[in-house]
Amino acid sequence: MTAQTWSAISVCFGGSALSTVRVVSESPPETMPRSAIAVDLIAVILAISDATPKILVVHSPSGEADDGPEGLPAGSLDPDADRTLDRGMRRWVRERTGIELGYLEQLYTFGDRDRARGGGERVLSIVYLALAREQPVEGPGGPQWRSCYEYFPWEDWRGGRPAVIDEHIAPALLAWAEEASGPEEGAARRERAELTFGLGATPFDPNRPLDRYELLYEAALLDEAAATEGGTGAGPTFGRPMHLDHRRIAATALERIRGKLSYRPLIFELLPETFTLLQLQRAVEALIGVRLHKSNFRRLIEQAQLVEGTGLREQRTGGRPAELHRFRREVLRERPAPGVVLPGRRR
Amino acid sequence: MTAQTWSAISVCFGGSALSTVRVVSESPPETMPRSAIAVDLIAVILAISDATPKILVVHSPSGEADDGPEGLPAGSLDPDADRTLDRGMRRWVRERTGIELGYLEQLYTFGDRDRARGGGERVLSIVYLALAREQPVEGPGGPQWRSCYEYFPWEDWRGGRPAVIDEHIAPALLAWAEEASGPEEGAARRERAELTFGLGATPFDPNRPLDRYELLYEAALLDEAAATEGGTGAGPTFGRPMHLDHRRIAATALERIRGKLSYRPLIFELLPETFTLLQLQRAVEALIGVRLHKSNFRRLIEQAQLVEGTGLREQRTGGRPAELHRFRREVLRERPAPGVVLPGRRR
DNA sequence: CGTCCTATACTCCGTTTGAGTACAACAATA
DNA sequence: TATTGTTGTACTCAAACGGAGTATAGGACG
Repeated sequence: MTAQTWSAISVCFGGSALSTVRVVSESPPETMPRSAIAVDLIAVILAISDATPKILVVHSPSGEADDGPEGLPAGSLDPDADRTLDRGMRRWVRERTGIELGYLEQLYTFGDRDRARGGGERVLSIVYLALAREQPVEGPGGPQWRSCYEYFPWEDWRGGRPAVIDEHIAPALLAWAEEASGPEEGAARRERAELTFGLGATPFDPNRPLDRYELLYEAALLDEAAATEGGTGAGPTFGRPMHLDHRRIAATALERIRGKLSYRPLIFELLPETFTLLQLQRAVEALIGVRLHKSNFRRLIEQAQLVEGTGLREQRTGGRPAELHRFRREVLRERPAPGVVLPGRRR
Repeated sequence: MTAQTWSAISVCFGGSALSTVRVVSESPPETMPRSAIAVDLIAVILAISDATPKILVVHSPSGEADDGPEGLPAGSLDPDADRTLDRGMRRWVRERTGIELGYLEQLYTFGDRDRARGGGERVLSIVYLALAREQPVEGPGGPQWRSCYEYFPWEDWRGGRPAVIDEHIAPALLAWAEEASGPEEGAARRERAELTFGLGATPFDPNRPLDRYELLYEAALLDEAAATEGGTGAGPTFGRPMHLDHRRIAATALERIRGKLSYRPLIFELLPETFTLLQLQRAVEALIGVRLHKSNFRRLIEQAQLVEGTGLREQRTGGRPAELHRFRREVLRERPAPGVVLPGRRR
């Protein structure tokens, strides 16, 4: 136990109970802790290619969990290295995957006690949402791009209502409602299922992937939950699983990006420098998981003056060549909330 | 150095560099650290009374900073006590101030290196936004309710455009633009000032209090920044200061609540069980800092079926008695995004 | 040349929304 | 008791917005 560096943290302003936190930078411990806090960084990195939203995942680096599901890139926070968390994130992602991030925003800090399996310590994960243009990646753990909708097949409505909802999810949720302890709770469960998945007459709200994830989790219809959450582990599960609670984190990210798209020009962070209007539309559709009306979409883009034409045209296969456009950065200085809406749910 | 409890944190999944974090729960350290991470919780608690948005602040508990500005309630995170961060927050606020929180959501995690003055360690503050009905408070540090607009006088447009903007802030920002290193940067500064504060023809966007705070900070027009940020410390400063970066945190909270009001029925968390429509309107106006058109506001509320009448009427002084209404919780099950809009900025 | 495909332009109409006016009901006060 | 002030309630109206559809233009390809 040599060369440890540590310090007392006079616990900020207003704290009633003082406690101290110390950080050391070397070897393993002797005893399991009663209380400990670990901090790490997690990145949800999104890109678009082939009109599909992709998410960057890595394989578990440790041999023991090699056959476990992949997860999001995560790493430790170096308190000395970077002035801001943002910078630390960018640097770390660059070193870890070779990706130079474009847009970056903090998503959430996860800190539930049981989110890290087995560990006695409390793990705080500061999660960032990043947007990048798809590019080759390399680094430890074999990072790769994977379609978001492999993890959330029920979120992709571009081809109409996904069959998995009515054929599998809805029945499974109804079965879950039947298992409720009383008729009242059963009704509540049924109603919740109808609302979050848009069953019956209820409309489906693309902006709430997290609610849907959590409902499936509670109903033990996800691999991550099947063993723990009441389920026998024998029933059906949906979508591709991720390490620990990483899929929940990804659902949070999808919710955030879908919501923010309508009032921030984030979509251009995912597109190449120049693009056709149809490419733009396909990219938006990919993220929100819904088809849009072409004319109306173009009208919207034009009225908002989000893009400007470059005289150039795309030489396409099959069809009239489309003009290449680029993002008009000036809108950021003109309009307070320039975004790309999704078909507004009217009252 | 006895009875310390600690542990290695195998730094989560995917981490390339391992480091260990240990927590002990007793006395001060011997040496200053090279690296350390402290975690604390901060609460931004909002309420409404007298048609004014109030924020809960506490005086510095330590004698040395007794004449320093007040700040937000903050405390340490007990990794063992609560299963989720939310629960920990609720419990801690209850013990600290006697307030039973209603709505609670995570706001942001602040972790810039220089946000805690002087300290060598890195302080991570997990900040929550909470809504409560105004109630007496007591506890260590003398918690009290204070109007948000004492801290952000430029954000209250209910009585028309605040005089402080045109009379003081705008000139000070222009002076700041003059000080720029070159004519180009000067123009950029001027443009930014016009956009964030709605000078000239630019409209003022109530949804961006954080931008305004940060602009003032950079221009050294806030007490918190006057000494550090280039300023001589002699120029004018605006609004009431807070401890450390707590005012920035409050600005973040104001931005969040203003934005969210339009698509979540948060306003009812701040009102009593029953209320008149005018009270409801005044509460919304208080938060967004803008007067609303009465007829249109009522039409909106009715169409959205956000409230229902209780046959009762309020016995008021001066004026026709208004019917008391209550929030219709059912809307949560009917409509995806029930909120109370602010006068939408049209294209 | 005809066919297929995509880009682009324009129409149509019901709904929403910002703004305004008129009037009803009650309290306080002259 | 009448006046005045204050608040609640009910309409109206026009402009903008948004969803849906049709028509035409400009290429590639057989």
